[in-house]
Amino acid sequence: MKNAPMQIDPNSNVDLSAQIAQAIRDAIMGGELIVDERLPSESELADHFAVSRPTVREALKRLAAQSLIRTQRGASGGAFVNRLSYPEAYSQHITTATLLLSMNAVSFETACEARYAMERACAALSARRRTADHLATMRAEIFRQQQPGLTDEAFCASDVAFHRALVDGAGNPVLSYQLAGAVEAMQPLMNMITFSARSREAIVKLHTDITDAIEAGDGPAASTALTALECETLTLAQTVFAERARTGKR
Amino acid sequence: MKNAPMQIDPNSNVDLSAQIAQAIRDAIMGGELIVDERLPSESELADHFAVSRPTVREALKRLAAQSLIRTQRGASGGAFVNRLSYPEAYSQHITTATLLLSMNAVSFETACEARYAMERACAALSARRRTADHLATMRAEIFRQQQPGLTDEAFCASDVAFHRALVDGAGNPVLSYQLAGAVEAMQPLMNMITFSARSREAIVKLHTDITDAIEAGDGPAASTALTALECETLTLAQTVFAERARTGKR
DNA sequence: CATTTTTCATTTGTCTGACATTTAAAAGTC
DNA sequence: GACTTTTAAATGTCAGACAAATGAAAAATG
Repeated sequence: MKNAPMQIDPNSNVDLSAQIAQAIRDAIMGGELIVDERLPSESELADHFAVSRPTVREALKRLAAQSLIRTQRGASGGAFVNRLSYPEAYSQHITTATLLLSMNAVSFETACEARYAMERACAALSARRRTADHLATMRAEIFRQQQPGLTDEAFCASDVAFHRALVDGAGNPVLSYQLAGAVEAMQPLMNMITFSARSREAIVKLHTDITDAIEAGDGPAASTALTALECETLTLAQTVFAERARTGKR
Repeated sequence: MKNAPMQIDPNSNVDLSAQIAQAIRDAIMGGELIVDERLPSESELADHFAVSRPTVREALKRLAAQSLIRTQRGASGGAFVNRLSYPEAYSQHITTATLLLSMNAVSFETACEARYAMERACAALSARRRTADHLATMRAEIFRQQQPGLTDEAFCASDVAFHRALVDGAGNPVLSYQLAGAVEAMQPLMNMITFSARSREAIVKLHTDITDAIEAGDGPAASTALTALECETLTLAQTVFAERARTGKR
């Protein structure tokens, strides 16, 4: 906090709490405030920015919503710069990705293409690095997907678990994080799909192809199978959309 | 808002404002509140949740920080469900990605690997879809990178512009969005690198290879060149880290 | 003296009530 | 009818207060 004036402009037409939040956000991202460092108390911040405590609190809540700070009550409590954890980052990412999709700013086709493009990238790494555990999970999910009487939801959940194992096999948490957002965002739409016996068969076949390729360390083959799966997914989804369009919205 | 009770638990040890924010967030993401729909006024929300207006306001600021709502003053003003725009989503993503990197939750190597894996995925699409504009931008940036007397910062900025054109060539905004986060997050570290004449030459050579491959519609060749560029970047960055480690932190 | 209990100051969480500012619509005026 | 003024509603901001949690110092206790 030494070299951080953190000034705001009271005459701006922007909310004071937004300005204060931005000033503190800049200080955190610029390195002036380091992880676990305690911010001044709300009263002190109010004095510093020449605003009231509720205004400071609104600013702090904005930062808390972004997981930039955490607060603690009591003596020696206060607001502390938060070390962003993976679960927190996941949550943020999924919220954003889901909204981008659901608000139609992104078409299903575009999201699907992006997802499978990234998954193919993971597959190449996964073919080299996957452990026996990842392979075992993938095989187990394929087995589950073949059970007769499986509900569509359970099939879908197993599908997600399969892809998760595939992606995690790459051993890169950043890629897992990116994919988690893409997969989660598509989940509501995927859950609307009715998986016929024939389409399940096709999917299981492709999952097997992918797993075989990963096991053999053959990245290109895994990519090819993923592309086929992308086509299958897109076709199924478009059927659902057509149905929705005919029977009216929702 | 019809079928949305949106109740909270006053006896929970969680902040009331956090609970209220979550309740409204769920309503938005669950589709009970649609885009551009107006939320009840702060006073009405306060009555509904049986809390005071400042508490409601803190909740609304949390949602505003995530771009879930926007507020408008005056008569017929209020809080409205916000249609998440790309710039807003970008901003959120970049903030999260930058913090994950800067707080050392992610190593540079991991971030670099993820970035280039995704870029290779883009390259395959870009080879099929890039317009003449994208190619022209890439060539122009390569030309700029060859100018003698170019500062490291300018070289770095041109590098970013080159990669941006490459990624945008894929014509998939979701991929562009994902990559923007990865590239922006690495930017602070990239800016610390000193690009020697020899390393610039190597990079320009690889950029040319990539562009040639994209122009020829040869995705695999572009991928190969990108892998070589990844190695180059990693080597350069590691040199910087070693320097930093020897001369002490920062 | 060591240990436990109590007190106390600090800080966030919440409430009440008020006023300022912005904004669109209603009312009034020419 | 077109323009101006008024008004009501909503967010933005402030001031002060109390509640609740919490750690540390002070006091009591063995």
